[in-house]
Amino acid sequence: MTENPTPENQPQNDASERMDIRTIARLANVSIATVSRTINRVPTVNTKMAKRVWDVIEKLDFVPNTQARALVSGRSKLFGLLVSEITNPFFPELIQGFEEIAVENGYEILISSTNHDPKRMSHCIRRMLERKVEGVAIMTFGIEEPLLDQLAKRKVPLVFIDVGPDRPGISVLKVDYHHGIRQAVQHLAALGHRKIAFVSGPMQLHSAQSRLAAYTRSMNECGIVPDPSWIVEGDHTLEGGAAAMEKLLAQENLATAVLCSNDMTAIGVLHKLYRTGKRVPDDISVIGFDDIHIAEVTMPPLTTIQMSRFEIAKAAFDALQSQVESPNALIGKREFNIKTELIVRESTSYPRGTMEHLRKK
Amino acid sequence: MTENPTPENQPQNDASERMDIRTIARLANVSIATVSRTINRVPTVNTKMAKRVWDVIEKLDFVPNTQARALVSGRSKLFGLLVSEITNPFFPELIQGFEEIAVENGYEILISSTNHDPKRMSHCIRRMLERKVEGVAIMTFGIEEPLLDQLAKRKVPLVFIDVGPDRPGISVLKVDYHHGIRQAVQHLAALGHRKIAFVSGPMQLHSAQSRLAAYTRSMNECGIVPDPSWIVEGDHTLEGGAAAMEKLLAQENLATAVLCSNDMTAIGVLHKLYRTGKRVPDDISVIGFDDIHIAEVTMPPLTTIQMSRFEIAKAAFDALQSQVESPNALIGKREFNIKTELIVRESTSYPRGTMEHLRKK
DNA sequence: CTGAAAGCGCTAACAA
DNA sequence: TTGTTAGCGCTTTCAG
Repeated sequence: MTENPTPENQPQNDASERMDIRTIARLANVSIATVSRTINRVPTVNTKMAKRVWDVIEKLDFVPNTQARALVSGRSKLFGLLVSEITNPFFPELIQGFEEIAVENGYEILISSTNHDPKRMSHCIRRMLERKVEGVAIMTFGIEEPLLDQLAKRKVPLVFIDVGPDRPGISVLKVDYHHGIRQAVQHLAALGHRKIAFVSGPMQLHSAQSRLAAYTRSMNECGIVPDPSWIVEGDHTLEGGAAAMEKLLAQENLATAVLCSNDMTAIGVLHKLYRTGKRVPDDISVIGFDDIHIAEVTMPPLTTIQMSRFEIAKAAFDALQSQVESPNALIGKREFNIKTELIVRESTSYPRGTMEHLRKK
Repeated sequence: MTENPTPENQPQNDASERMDIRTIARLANVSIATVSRTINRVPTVNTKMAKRVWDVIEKLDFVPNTQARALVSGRSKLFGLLVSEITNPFFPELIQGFEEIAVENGYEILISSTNHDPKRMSHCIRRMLERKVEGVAIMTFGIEEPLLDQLAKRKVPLVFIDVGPDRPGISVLKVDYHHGIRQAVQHLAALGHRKIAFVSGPMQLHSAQSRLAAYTRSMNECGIVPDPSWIVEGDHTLEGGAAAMEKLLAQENLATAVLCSNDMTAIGVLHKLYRTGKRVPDDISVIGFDDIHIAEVTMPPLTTIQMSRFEIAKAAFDALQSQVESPNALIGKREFNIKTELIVRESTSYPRGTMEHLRKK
């Protein structure tokens, strides 16, 4: 005999019943307003009633509907987070920090990876607007002005990394590229390098320009005028790094060290060098930028300039939060400075043919 | 004279006015229902009216409020995506694929990284429930049963990778670990290896057990009984891989090849080997699992077992979508099989002391 | 301190 | 085909 389980013999909790604040109110013998207050921990609620409410909520395993809450309160408790390349390990590390802080503060985040595609970026922003994000962190190191307007026009608080317009409601995290890059150049110069190449990021990115400028300035500070052939444009990817190194290798005036705009580039450079049979750091030194986790285990471990993801995530969140919570724009006008710092590992050494006596066998 | 810009001399678009469907309706001289229909592209709307509506929408740059839509329609158009470690490059690659497909299909995604912490996981699920996700993809390669119940009880469609209960509304992406792992073992065996070690993932993960089982089985197929000392537990991280290799190195019966449960582990293994002065693949061969992007540029480039992130993302999304769109549970009962495939690069070769004549200098 | 009632912005019957 | 109306689940005045 086929025994069809009928709706009747279901477990006690009748899940079929629609569950909302009203159900809770009825079962706890209070008004829906009281339930709402209880859930929102309004302090004036009578302890006894609150307990009654909580009991019912727990028993029914009730979960309030954020959408309804957001709709009536006007607070979505959502932040957008725009990154350029989620597959570049720098960003997941940043996302992790941002998410953690956001969640701690009762926010959810909508993540989008633009992959440098303006069309995608535009769609992302649109979707964020539809979801009524309360702010967005634009961690793309560069942005198309028109897209920004979409957000700014609606007075959505924004935080940029590195570059962004100076308007009320818009915060900018200023990265001190020069500090770390100068340390890197000086480290190299102290080792005896003069011919220091630079693999930049995509030059349409403001950050790429800033990093390049910091390099040039740092070189000058050491009394070196960089040969233009030492500067080659990469794109922040493994492949870009490898291609850049290939170009560098074809150069007449071969550099003895190469400073890279990010770690992925540096890893690409390392790989190309490996492919060409050059040894790092014996034949050539290389320095990265970011200090992503795997930089510790490249071969050799990468000397790099650290830029703290956590610090960035924290600053970005704080900027957004203060804009949102304080209607007063001035309070939000804090300065956010991100430091960079050289981490010396093993991809840098004396230039070939010098200091042989000092070199570790 | 200080000229304070008064509200009056603002641009034509009076942004101060609250903008909703009603505003559009008024300006387009139609009812709000028509506006709603127009936006939702209901085909019965008169073309003329539709145009009028669109014109106003465009002129005012109106963006509908998803929350309100979701509230009334009962469709949040949100999927949750739970990963275990966003900083493991495998996951960003998966997220990217999932996001892309989701967006194409009008869904947004809520991403959470659990970091293997059950408490975090519980919170994530709770938050997803509050946001009324229509489904969640649990890409953690293992899950605490109780948490799952929270979701299942509410009949939220779920898709698991690799392991999950066989219940209606729950799809499982079956990964064929054995195929790729057998290829790897056979590749090694063909090269002359007999002592093949295995660095597993965290053994509480089902996937770790499956991979280990596939290894054992594949070894047996080659007529090899694995020495228990060849099997050591890792944790899918760089550090875990390094630690595992260290243990392996201390073993009496030293393996000549090591198969790793994922690429991060393999990179850790590579690094430890490098630190101990062993050469890969001359002294020891290593194989990874996942084929993350950087596996191409390790030194040497990593032989690894590919598991397509895109394929997984696609299958996961499809599973969820079909559960959601078709009330009929049976239609959703498709089988999802994920293949794995060996990619031979340069981290594998003959065991030391054999085939010297064949070895590339 | 608690409850009743008025919406938040939108969709979906149902009428017209 | 278009408009009217009743809510979706919740917060928030405003009385009591």
